[in-house]
Amino acid sequence: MALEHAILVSLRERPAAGLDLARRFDRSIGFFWSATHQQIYRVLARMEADGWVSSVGVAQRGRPEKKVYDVTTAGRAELASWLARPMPPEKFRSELAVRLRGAAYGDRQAVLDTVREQLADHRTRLAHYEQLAARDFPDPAGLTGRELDVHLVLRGGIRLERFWVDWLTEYLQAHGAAPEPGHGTDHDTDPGPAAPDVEGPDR
Amino acid sequence: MALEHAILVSLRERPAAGLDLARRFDRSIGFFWSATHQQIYRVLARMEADGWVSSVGVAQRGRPEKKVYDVTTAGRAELASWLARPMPPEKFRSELAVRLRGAAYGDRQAVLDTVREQLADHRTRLAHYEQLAARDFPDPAGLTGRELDVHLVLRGGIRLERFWVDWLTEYLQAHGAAPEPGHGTDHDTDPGPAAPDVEGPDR
DNA sequence: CGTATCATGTAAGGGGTTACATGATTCT
DNA sequence: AGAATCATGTAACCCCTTACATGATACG
Repeated sequence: MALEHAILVSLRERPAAGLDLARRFDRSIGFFWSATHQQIYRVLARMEADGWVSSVGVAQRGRPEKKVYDVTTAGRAELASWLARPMPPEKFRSELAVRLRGAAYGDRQAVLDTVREQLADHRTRLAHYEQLAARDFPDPAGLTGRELDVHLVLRGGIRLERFWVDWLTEYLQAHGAAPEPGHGTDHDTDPGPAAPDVEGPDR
Repeated sequence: MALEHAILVSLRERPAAGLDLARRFDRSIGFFWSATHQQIYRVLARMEADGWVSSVGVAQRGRPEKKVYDVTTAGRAELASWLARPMPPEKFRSELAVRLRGAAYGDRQAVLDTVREQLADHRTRLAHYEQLAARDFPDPAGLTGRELDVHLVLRGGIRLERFWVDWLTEYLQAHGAAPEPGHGTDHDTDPGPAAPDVEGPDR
């Protein structure tokens, strides 16, 4: 139910085409929401049918034309109405937590390896987010309005990654395991998922 | 994909009928996974068809017979296999974060009210979880095996609630808003969602 | 005797993921 | 010429939520 509204927020920040939005959902907004381009196209079509957004074809040199969407008056009203609507408590789900709980019913070492992988991933993201915060918001004290909102959501991303790092570290310690993989376990150290970015151009 | 395995974990801890499982998913396991009874019944039927679980009807005095499920050998193998399978990084979603990001496009006071409500909810849960930890695990240092796993997942629940409390408190402060609702805003102070519990009987 | 609880389900619909399709342009 | 990227989409499938259905027993 919230993808439409996430798109409305993103389009109010700046009009965009479907793929632009998909890229944004791998960046700033992507801390707390994700969406693939297929899903975005479908929802965008429905939103246009409902009159929440309108599109114009924009020619590009050397690339196919793209349909740039913008929020209509009706779309703005819908967004404002949604923002004022009360919200039920959120349910969080974590497959990793289920694995931690059930580790005794399988190979515990394998579970510990998974934890180490996830921990490394969260550490990478935490470092990246903190770097972004230092770069884009060197002086957070004076922020207001939209900028303040963007910064505070980034703060949430940092806090969430810290939660993971702290918890998984505690888990490994309690089980007497090192946070780094032992000898010769040849993990391929890929750089992890595409580093999310805050703001900046769509491409 | 993980509900089946969450059920397997729960059934390995203790055999149970569909409704028993639904109650457990509002308690211990429910920190990081949730499921309604309708969903559980359907998945349970599929799992029995796949030979992962088997059921026996158990008569009860004064109540309808219930089908108690237990994990088969094939189910145990599947659970062990799943626990050893590598896991992609998890995606977290938060509708509240989208609202925070978009607050400038609606009534900011309404968004702040929503934040205060959610904050109160998370504070309640945090207090409850901490109470459970103190009651059920007064001396965590000596725990091992299954007990240790249960305690560590509870620790994760506590850490997650702390994340929310800290973040939302920071949000309100940055916007110069008090963490408690202002004068006369008559929120009905309901006790919040059914307090999750750790371990204990199914009913 | 009406209401609530226990217990098991069915049906409909929305949301999301994965795989595939298409046509054009730039890069090697 | 072949591969990669840009841009938009379709189709199938699975997961999940919400509402409804049924029959029995306990409670006031």
